[in-house]
Amino acid sequence: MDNPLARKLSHFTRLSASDQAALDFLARQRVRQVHARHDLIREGDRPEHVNLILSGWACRYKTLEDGRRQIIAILLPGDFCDLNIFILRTMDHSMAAITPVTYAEVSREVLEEVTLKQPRITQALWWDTLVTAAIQREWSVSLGQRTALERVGHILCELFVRLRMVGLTSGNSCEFPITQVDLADATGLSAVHLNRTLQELRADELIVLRDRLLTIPDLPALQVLSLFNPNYLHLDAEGQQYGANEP
Amino acid sequence: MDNPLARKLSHFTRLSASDQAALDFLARQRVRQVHARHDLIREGDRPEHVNLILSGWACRYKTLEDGRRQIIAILLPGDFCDLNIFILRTMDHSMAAITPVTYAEVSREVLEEVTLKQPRITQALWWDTLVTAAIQREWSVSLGQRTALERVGHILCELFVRLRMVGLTSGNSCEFPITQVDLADATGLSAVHLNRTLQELRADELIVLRDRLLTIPDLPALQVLSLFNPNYLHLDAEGQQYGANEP
DNA sequence: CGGCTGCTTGAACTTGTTCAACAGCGGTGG
DNA sequence: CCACCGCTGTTGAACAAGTTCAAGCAGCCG
Repeated sequence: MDNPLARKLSHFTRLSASDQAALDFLARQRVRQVHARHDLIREGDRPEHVNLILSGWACRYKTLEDGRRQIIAILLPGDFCDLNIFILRTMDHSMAAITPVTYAEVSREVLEEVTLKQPRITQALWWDTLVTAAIQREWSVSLGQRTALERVGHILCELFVRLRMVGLTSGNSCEFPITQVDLADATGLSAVHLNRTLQELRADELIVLRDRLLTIPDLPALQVLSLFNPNYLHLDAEGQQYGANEP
Repeated sequence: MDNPLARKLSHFTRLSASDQAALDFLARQRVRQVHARHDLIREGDRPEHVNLILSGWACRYKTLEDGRRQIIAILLPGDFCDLNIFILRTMDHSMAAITPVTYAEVSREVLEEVTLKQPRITQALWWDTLVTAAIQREWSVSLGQRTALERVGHILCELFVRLRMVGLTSGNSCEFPITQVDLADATGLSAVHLNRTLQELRADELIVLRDRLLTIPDLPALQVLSLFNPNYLHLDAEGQQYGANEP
């Protein structure tokens, strides 16, 4: 299974063969590529499709008039942008590729067709939507209450766990292709302080981060330091009751 | 029209008489009351209903182990908690009443019945869900990038505009029944600093806030100071194309 | 009256920012 | 091939924003 969406949703529900096929069908919609640091869509644009990230990292962000930028969310392979986005006339934020990104452009019609035929997928996409909202809330907690050290530790924990969900970790390591400037904009810190905070985590041997490779030798320890409680990711197969009966 | 939900949704789409009746039906579901500062639901609980705020202010919040608390969202009359909440096994955050609150407990079945029969309402509820997500994102921008002064100004603008949508302002004033401690927890500031920031806004004659009554003499000026751009509230009747044809 | 909650003030302190400079690296073009 | 540029990460030092601690005041309710 190389479909990150299917991989992610299977943490919620058991997917039947036809569910799998439908998700593969979604991932085979018009596939597009975008270079690193290019926008997928800009604030003010009218959204036309639902994008599904197939590979690479992207982000949502907003900029203030004077140039301050906040990264609002990080999108990993298997992540969808808002499913019912066409209801809104214009985008209220922008999206950009952090690394080179491939994504599938799913039309409203195709999405409706799939969700009509596969109620389990509809359920699972709802779950995904709710988890996305929960992540957004947790970021508010980080930005509002956590110290720099906790904040950085927290986002590392979150990204690691989310990458593990889609099979993009090996052991306690994962690719980590985001620059310090972007991480700073995501955590609401200055680049200088983010740099020093990473060094503190390194000095405490909680992380190894070099050449775009992150290793977390002792994830539980990092979780404790960061006050990271993964419950908001709702990982514990909560939707098994909706699962397929077929093997 | 005293149904705040109907009032809010009519900013998105034109509602037919039967849509109106359906929304009134929702607001007449089991109506409950809760005292100020009591929880509606706690982190870890299993959500059983969709709650619709009829009067009073409530909030979502999370607390860290050491007592730090972040208010994640403020719910005003007409606000729904997540529509598909039953998909998740447990709450990942708590909700509490800020003032005395009355709310309607809508069962999953009733909600499904209404949305099946009234597709325009389904559309409008989707719009509402997307706006709620946009508000959450904007809070991330505030918490991550805005200064204390901008942050406080911004939340005052937002709450004023949202209250106006549901008819709870008169002229440039509105009831504003939240304590400074709660506002501090919502903006990620200490209560002391929030207090001083409010005083700064008062000294600049951008707000009058006394006895739970807020007046914003010059809203555009406060918006400029706060870098408040209301586009994320998607107020401009974006869903007129879905509107009722009946008068 | 007493106790509680919410608001206010002063002063010391801490955390994180800003500014400025530099090193390493990869790519590009002369 | 080398010089140069731009991007990323790193460092030091001065500075600013916001926090903490501690105290006091006003209004309200029993």
